[in-house]
Amino acid sequence: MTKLDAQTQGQTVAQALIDHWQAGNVMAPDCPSRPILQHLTSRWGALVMVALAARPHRFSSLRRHIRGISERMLAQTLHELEADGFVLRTAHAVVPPHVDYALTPLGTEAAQHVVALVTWVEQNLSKVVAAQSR
Amino acid sequence: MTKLDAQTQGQTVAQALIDHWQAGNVMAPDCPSRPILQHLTSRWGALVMVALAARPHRFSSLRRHIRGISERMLAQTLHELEADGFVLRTAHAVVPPHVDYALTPLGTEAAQHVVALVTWVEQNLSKVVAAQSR
DNA sequence: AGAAGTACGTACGTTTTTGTAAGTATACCG
DNA sequence: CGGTATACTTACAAAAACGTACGTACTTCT
Repeated sequence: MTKLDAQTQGQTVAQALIDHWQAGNVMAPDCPSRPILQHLTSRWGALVMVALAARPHRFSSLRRHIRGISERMLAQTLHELEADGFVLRTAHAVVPPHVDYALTPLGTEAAQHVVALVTWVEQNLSKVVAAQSR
Repeated sequence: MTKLDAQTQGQTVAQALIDHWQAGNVMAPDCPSRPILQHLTSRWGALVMVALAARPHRFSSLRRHIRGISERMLAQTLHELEADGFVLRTAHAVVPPHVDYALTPLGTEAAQHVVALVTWVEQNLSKVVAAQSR
């Protein structure tokens, strides 16, 4: 079944690709695992996952925690992670606004691996810097 | 000690920051762990680490394996990972050229976490796609 | 009354990333 | 002798990512 066939039949391209491969294969150029991996490992995406792995946060709390991120990038990153089902957004209808962000069960699983990688880098930073040329 | 002080004294900024923090802290905007993490998690960096975690490769072998990567990006990614001490480049002085790329012990450690994350995404792809909104 | 905090969306321009195409030197294959 | 393979590098242009600034609607703090 081609991509076009899938779309014609109202199935998403992503689902058609999964049907074809059974599981993801990041080495394949069109595999839907690639964009998902990028959301998880992007400059800000990884840091948001790490922050939320520690505990739920409000928008402004995340912004203060992840130093250097702009409001625009935080909002965009949160949207992507929410769209992938990693982050749950809970808005309380009050004024001033109050919104909580937390990891979903799926996000918690993914975050464990992100945290492991980030922690490794932090703890082995001196080794890496020592190994760096120049 | 400020950054300027460090440079004046012939010490790298990175080293000064490490001295200051003892270990890395990705949440800090100027922490040298941030660029290193980015090299490991960039669009192509992660895939190169995964490919090399399986076995050493030649340049063209990597290029065929990591489908969709351009020569330019592969070369650049390999340079970054080599500069960080994750990848070892071995050139044989023959013509046509023959160059082997392999992970260093440091790179092998880092790669384990990258592989774990990538594998999780591949294996849970259907769950994520199912959770995705639209 | 004026300032600050809350959670964003949007417009704009800049910076960074990425791809494409071409070039290099040589050897092997048909 | 022409095509293919090897491992790159460089110039150029297109695309994507990113930051800054501003606006919103209302409340609490000063």
